[in-house]
Amino acid sequence: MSLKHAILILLESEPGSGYDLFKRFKEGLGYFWNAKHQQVYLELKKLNEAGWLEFEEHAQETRPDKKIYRLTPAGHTELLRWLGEPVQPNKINDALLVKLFGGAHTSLDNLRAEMDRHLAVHRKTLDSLLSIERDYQTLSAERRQALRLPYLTLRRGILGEQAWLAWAEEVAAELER
Amino acid sequence: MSLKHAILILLESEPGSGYDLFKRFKEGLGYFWNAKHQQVYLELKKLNEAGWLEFEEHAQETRPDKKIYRLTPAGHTELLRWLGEPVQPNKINDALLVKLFGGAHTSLDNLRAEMDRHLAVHRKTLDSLLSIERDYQTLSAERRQALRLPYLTLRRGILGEQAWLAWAEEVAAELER
DNA sequence: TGACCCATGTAAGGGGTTACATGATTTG
DNA sequence: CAAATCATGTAACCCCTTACATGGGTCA
Repeated sequence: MSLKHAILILLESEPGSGYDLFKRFKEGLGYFWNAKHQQVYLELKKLNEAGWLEFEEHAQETRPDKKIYRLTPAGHTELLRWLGEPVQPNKINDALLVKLFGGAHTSLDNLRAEMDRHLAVHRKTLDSLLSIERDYQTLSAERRQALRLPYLTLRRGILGEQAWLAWAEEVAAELER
Repeated sequence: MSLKHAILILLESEPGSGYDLFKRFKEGLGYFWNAKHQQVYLELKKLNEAGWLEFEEHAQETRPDKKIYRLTPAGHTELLRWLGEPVQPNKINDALLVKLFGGAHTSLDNLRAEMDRHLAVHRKTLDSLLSIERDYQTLSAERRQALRLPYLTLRRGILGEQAWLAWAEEVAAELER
């Protein structure tokens, strides 16, 4: 899909190592794109072989050496090409819904316990997104202007989680009946 | 993930062929689980080899022959086992958000056009979900009771799409500025 | 006449997860 | 003293997509 292009975008705004990127995925884009470190390293290797990235080795004393990756001109061209091309609407594969759909074959207690587990995760996610939003709102007008597009992706996360939680209330009410 | 178990659930409520299942995926579960016909046929083969499904060949005159699959006792046991086990919360990988996140490198017109394309898809999805909901509401009380869990998954689709559309309005407003 | 439905598959390749592998430093 | 962080990878496996392959029947 577009892990490749997510990496190009991150490195375009700031060069970094695989480990850096992995952390940025966990923090910045984590709420709409997930990546394991193994996959990040693999993609970096492939992107380098494709000529879209180059790297410099940085020796470190107390830490393992780092490779700092940055875009090549070809990488920059590729990024622009991808941005100009339509992206496929997301397909949804949600195992929780599969389970609910077939829930007649199990107990209500089991379904309630499952919902509770997911509820805890979604509440925590929403809290963390709201806290990022509060931070954003304290930034200067220029910083907010510079981050306005990433901020829209944050809003997507917030509205999405709120909708999930509203749905969970409907489910809880129905499972009580 | 759980295509396997989605198939077990569908066949548990009614035996059918690969083609039947493929259609049921497009209609019934389509808004939360997608599958291509190739993958359905492949999974059926694997589930049969694992001993969870058995099939009978039905010869047809004007149409190609069908294999009608149904659960074996081992398949039923496996389904119950899976339903009793926690499912992983969904991870989200949304290419549209990647594009928006990196949208500073492209034009506003391009972003608006992209949003419009997605808007059309989401509006159409919501319409079709709402029409399924209206059909549900005209059913008898017993039918509605029997379908109450699948109905909850439909509600998830509706609330999710409405949240998406509300977000799209925020994006449109921001891109106009 | 061309598009869509019925009906089933194989093959190649891409994308992702899990397990394995190493090893020093910092924090609680 | 244990867990987390820093730092980079390989290998096996699973899941999914795309392309290819076949061929009759129905509908506009």
